[in-house]
Amino acid sequence: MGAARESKNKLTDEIVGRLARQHSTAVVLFHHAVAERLGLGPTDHKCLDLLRERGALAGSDLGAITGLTSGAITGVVARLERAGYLRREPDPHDGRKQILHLALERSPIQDVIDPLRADVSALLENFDAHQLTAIAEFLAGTTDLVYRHAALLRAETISDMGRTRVTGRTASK
Amino acid sequence: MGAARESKNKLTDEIVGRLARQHSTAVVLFHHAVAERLGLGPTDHKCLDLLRERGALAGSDLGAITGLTSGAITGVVARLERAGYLRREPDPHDGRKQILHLALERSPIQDVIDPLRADVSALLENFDAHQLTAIAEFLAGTTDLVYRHAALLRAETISDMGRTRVTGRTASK
DNA sequence: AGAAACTCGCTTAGGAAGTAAGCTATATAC
DNA sequence: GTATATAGCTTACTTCCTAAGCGAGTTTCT
Repeated sequence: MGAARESKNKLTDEIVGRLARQHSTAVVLFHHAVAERLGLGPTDHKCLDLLRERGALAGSDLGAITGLTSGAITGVVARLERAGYLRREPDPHDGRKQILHLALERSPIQDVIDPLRADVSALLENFDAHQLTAIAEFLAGTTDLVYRHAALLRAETISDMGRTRVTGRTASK
Repeated sequence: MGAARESKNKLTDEIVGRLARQHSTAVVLFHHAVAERLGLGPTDHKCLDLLRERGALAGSDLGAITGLTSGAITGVVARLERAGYLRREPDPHDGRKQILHLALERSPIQDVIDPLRADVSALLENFDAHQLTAIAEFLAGTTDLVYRHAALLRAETISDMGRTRVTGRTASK
């Protein structure tokens, strides 16, 4: 266990301890700015992103992933539909469900984030294939982990609320 | 310009086109779940993150970075102070300003995100030093870019609002 | 088949938190 | 020394989320 391993540990600590966190803060900020630019709330934008990622979902699925209540989902879908971002279709196999589809091939979001994409592409020029593979695997791996931990956290929060008998956001009220 | 360059381009496209975006969506989701767990709103959590990152800021700085109005900042600071996350001190050089300091060395946020940190650390075990360097540089570089583009976007949005003479969020209303 | 229990999406009432506008106090420029 | 600009607070209003409850459709159990 020599200098190489030590250097690795130092890099790892730097990544998880500072870089990843600063990155997250920036991403959240950007996400909000994009939503504002499009005339959407952050929640609407988040749901639209999920829909684009996962293909077609039912409203209940969207609620399960985001942690939103069914009432909130109704509002999100109504706003996004009215603004032309998505359309609803009844599920042929289940009369209660509404399947949500993206209405636009090329979303207006693309135009908003393209300048950033271009800059990131330029940044990636500096790396070799071996490194790019690492970046791709890092992103895919952390995305998965982050999703799982978010779901876990929400589950804990909900069960805590049951234990402490509070409604709403704050425990002391 | 042979197979190596082609492979690089393919990887780059995959990263900026899909992986980075999925990663962002997951991060936003997680950020919200953490806030909920702590009994904070996403905005409060975001401001707390910024404060931890940048050291000590004035309320006006926080507003400039996040795009929030001064009224909203007043609310954020009041909630975070009441919950014990920060304290305010008058600026000795400017009687109007309030400098915001973190009140806690080890924030409760740490406990909430530590399990994720541990999993990410384990993931990083699979990479060599050369790759870890790339990941670190990628994170640092994109963080910077994302911040700059967020500020740019907000500037555009504000000037657009001036041009089209609308107040509030939606243009058609 | 029929009854009970569950799930989906919508509606309503209420609350949390944002914006916009106006105020006071301090700071700076002319 | 007066005028202008800035920091942060307050107020009125708006938006959007939660909680609770509904009707319609589906699944399960006997």
